[in-house]
Amino acid sequence: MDKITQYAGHMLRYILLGFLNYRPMTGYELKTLIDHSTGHFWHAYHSQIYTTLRKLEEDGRLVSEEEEADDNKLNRRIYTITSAGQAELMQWLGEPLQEMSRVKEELLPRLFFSGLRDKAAILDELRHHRRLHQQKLVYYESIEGGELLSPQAIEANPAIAGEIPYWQMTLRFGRQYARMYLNWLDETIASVEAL
Amino acid sequence: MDKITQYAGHMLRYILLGFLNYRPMTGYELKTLIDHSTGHFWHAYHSQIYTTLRKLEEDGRLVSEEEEADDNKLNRRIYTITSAGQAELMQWLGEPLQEMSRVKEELLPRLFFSGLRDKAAILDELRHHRRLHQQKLVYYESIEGGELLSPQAIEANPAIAGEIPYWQMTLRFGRQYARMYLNWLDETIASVEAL
DNA sequence: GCAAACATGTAAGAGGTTACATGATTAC
DNA sequence: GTAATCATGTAACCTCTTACATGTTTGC
Repeated sequence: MDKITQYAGHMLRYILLGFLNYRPMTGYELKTLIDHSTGHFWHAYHSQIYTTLRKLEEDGRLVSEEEEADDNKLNRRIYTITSAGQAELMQWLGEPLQEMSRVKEELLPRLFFSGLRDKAAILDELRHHRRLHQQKLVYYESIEGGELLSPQAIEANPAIAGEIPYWQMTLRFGRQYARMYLNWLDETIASVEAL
Repeated sequence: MDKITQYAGHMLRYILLGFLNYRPMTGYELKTLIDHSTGHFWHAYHSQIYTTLRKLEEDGRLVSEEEEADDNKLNRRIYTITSAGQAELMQWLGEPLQEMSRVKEELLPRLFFSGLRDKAAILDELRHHRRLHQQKLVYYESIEGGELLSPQAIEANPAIAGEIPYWQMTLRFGRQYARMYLNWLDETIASVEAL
């Protein structure tokens, strides 16, 4: 079994393995699922997903692929995790993450160099981002965290039920991040107004 | 004047222009300054800084460079922002950022797929990250936000004094992010223990 | 003398972003 | 019919990360 190699991260590969470990899926389904879950803290484009699935298949046989050749013309490729893929996923989960991720927030370097700017323009920008984060918070508050897979899918694979609390913990991160950001924006808007 | 082109971001270019707008500096000084300020929310390697400075000089003459050829053998290159560079910086600051940045946090996809893991191992990892964020918070709380440039540098260029409140707002973001993260980790550790 | 900090680069490879490209199926 | 959604891919280009590479100056 080929190890996935040493380059830092390979996060997308493990996310794909993680979802395929729930059930076989197409790249499109994976994209949709990611967009509604892990994508909030690790985004991926469809162009990455399709190429990474091929890599998982070709260099390591961590997934297997089956073209749905029935009677239709829609060439859906259904990917299934292999036992090598499951072993790889478990190994990754077993090796603790040593370092914290770096924050990368475009608004902050802009604010950092804002001494030269028109205060009204800064405030407009901050208020615009306040609306964006408010929307995101409303979205996070509108979901419960367990609706990712259908009740049937969960019933069919009882192991998934044990995953739901962990999905909810990551959702709580999203909510708390949005609240912190809103809070910071409110304070920051007040600070700029007071300058 | 060449526009910096359309590719999303170019953040490092503007960060370099922003600092060079305070005073002329070498790449090494820029690296040190970034590491203690904007690097907390937009990191850059020295390999990027040196190559990006060259690009700023070569395709747009946004900075000018002068090799310190005095009597020493240390070839320090001192970069100075040009008026084209200042115009570019101001144009960037004038165009509001429309979209929010995406969160990218490695710990979260790991937690998301942690239903399969040993609870003790999850808790070890969470507690390790609690320590990391605690350290970061202590660091953020140990600085005031105004010590970035020397008092002489600030006195020599009074415009810089107006920047300090903005530096402090970004520092407050760092503190609030670290506090939010710690808080979330405490709740999450308790949740995992209770499962 | 030696270690830490100062100082600057190049190259290879991996990952991220945008654009181009195509076609099928479903719901209205 | 037609728009939205389903479905999959490639290419170009840019940024990020790691490793390699070299030499000077300062403080002890």
